[in-house]
Amino acid sequence: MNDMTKTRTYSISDLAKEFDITTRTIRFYEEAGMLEPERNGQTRIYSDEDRVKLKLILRGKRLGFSLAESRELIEMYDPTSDNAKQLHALRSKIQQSRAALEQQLADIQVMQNELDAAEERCLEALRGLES
Amino acid sequence: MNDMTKTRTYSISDLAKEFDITTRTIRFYEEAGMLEPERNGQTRIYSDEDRVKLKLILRGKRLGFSLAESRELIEMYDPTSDNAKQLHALRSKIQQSRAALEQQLADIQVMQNELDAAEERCLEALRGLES
DNA sequence: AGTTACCTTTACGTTAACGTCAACTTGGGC
DNA sequence: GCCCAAGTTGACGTTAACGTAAAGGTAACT
Repeated sequence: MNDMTKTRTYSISDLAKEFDITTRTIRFYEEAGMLEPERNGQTRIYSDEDRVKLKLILRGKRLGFSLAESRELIEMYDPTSDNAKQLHALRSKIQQSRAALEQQLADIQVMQNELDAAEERCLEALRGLES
Repeated sequence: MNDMTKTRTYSISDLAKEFDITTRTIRFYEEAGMLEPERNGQTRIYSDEDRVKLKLILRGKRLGFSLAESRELIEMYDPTSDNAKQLHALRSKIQQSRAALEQQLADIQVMQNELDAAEERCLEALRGLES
């Protein structure tokens, strides 16, 4: 395992294009303390790790999480903690997240069923039209 | 099937308590055109149908939908349309919603895996602590 | 008649999550 | 040496989704 750990870098617009967001958004996430890219002079240089964090944030967004919630998810990502109390707190957060996801899963399944029913009614109405 | 269609009614605070939201929120949804309760003088009287709509809105919220999106979901709920073009448009919206839900499902599954991994690392760190 | 408990409308305030300038700097191509 | 594209830091604007406070109506106790 010699250091092949894919140490690419990205410019801010690289990431903006890849994820179809604006550079302003990326800087905003940094202001919010969710990213800390390196700098080359003034210019921000993003690592693969930064990119993964961005991905996490955006996935969180798709699921309706706030940035604060996504930040917690990111913190779960690497338990840098050396303190048992914090690690236990982390576990309980993980449990909470799991529960929230279960709720979402249930909601989605109900919605899918309702969409099925809605389409059925829709088709029914269409059949009623061709007099 | 004599009219046993559960025609209960609710006050605004009934619903607020049941769903743990404020009355302001419910009135706001009305302003947004998503609810149109009956009135007894000034006072709003909510039907079971209104209650169902509220449920839809709140489920949408849990899934991160905007009110505009939830309103569309509500409209899918009863195809009052008598126009084929609109019915086809409705179907395509239903398809879109389905696709969005599929995306969410995928996101959730990825997240669940990541939570599993995060907990594993957490437990690992804890094991490392008991010297 | 007075108080309590809900209900109402009107209207301004707030927070999150960016959008949108404006005014720079900086490295590369002609 | 000039220009252009891409980067930067402020700083103010905007939208959604409510919160909150003011001022008042109404029905039911006591």
